[in-house]
Amino acid sequence: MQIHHCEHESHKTKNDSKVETLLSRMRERKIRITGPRREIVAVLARAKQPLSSEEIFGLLKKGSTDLVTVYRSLALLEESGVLRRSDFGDGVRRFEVSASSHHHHYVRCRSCGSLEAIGDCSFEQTIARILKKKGYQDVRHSLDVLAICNSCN
Amino acid sequence: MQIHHCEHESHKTKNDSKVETLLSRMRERKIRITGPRREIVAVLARAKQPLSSEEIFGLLKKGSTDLVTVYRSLALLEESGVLRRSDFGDGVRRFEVSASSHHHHYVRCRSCGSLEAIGDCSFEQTIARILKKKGYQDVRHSLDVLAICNSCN
DNA sequence: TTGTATGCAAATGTTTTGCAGAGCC
DNA sequence: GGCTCTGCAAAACATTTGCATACAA
Repeated sequence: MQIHHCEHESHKTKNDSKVETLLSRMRERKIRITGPRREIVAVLARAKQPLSSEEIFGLLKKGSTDLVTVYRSLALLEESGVLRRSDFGDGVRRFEVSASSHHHHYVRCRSCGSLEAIGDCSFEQTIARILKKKGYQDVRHSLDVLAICNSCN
Repeated sequence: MQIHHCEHESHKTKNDSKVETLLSRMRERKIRITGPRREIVAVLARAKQPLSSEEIFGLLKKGSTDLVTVYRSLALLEESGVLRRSDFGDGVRRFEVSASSHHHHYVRCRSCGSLEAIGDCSFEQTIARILKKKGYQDVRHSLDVLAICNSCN
């Protein structure tokens, strides 16, 4: 029981510091810190996978924020590089905190929709390097994988 | 997007044979060959880059086919692997003929929307291999890159 | 205080669905 | 002939925009 409580506590702390990191990244980029934005990044800091606007909205305190504000906040945070977007071709945009050094991608099951992370991405070392040499600026990418997972097969 | 019309016989022949390949691939997969589908694959056989439903519709003979039919045909052909889909996060799905052995991806300019092909894809040799080992079936992917191109910079 | 962010309502744009008639195999 | 495909209309869906008010810096 006590251990359980401790673990819980440490997770909470870890999330708090993740949120703090995000907020200071926002300050750096001159993005105003507002109530809704604070809540949104808190939800994303806790998330284990990319979330859609609707999903994020559903995880916010009822009545605290509008769905439109979620859309606007996500767009802003993505533009400024605080978040990154995944797109699995189902017409829904999902967002996650963008890790600065490395990041991973996901396989999405076409049948049940489950997500599983794929190992680190080699994109930066390969394609992005070539494109930058060609004169492209601000190169970003999304690699999205669809398949049929073990249990749906 | 600029479309060059070429009078050379060899190009016409080349396109015709590309269409034939596509049609026989459809027959193999028991997909019925209808007027609209024939026209749609002909447009895609000629295309130099992925096209959206709307763009394909615009290239069809006026009045010959409905936009809804274009959507349905593309969905069917993508599901069966005859076409592949690109998604640049702008809310529009684009399709191109899926090459069996190798294929390439595109950089899209966030500012002017221009597309440029990236070299061959190493996905099959790397990530897909790992996923298949893990038990995933029918692994497909899309890698979409956004950047600011030389002339827009 | 000043410019930016928010909430609400309504619009937009793409893609999907229902259904009766037409067309492929 | 049977079953699928098509066209038209209308719906569904995610996302965006306009504008008056509320709020962060």
